[in-house]
Amino acid sequence: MNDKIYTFYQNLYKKYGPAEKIWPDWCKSHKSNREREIVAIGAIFTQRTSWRNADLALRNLKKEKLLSFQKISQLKNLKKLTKLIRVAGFYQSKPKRLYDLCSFINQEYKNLEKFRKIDQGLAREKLLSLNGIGPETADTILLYACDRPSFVIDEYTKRFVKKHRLSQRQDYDSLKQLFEKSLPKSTRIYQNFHILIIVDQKGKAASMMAKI
DNA sequence: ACCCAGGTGGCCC
DNA sequence: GGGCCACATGGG
Repeated sequence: MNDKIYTFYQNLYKKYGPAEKIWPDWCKSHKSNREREIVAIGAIFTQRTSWRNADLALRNLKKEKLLSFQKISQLKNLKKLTKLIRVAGFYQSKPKRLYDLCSFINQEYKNLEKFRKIDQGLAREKLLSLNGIGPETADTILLYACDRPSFVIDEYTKRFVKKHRLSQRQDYDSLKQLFEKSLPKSTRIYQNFHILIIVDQKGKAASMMAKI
């Protein structure tokens, strides 16, 4: 274990507290299948997009009773979906990404509750095989929608590593391994640390999918 | 008129 | 592996 990284974690935790207080919807330990699906959908919306706009897209889906994998996978075309989630940007790609994810889970595993129980390595491979889901989105879905211990590397994490000179290498897999071997293998700790890094840089907590 | 926001995939070397 | 670029929207 890399004591330095674990110490950073402990200090941030002392300063800001548990992530469940900061992002309750994403970090609550008891999630319904519906809540898991909302988190996964949000993970796609937030790709290169502000949380505010991603949240607006979620609300638009909710208004139309489309906030579920099953409902989305039953759509006959992407027209309505495209209109509703336009605010999340990339309107020529995100609707298809979302539809493909929902259809895949719905057909192969029925729902996220089933999918989240399969082998973690296999689950990650399956997510990565979908077009438009790269390592960060896959790990976000695993960590927050499936509550599996898969550390997320995002821009904030990379800045954190640079700032504190924690690694020579900057590629995704190296950083992911660095964090995972430096911390106890724990979903709660991975969620906490990831969010604490963000909060520490932004100076405040952004909210997402509040009251959904 | 810029610049940025939880990225991804294609292409190039 | 790393650098560059397109992709789209909305706020500051």
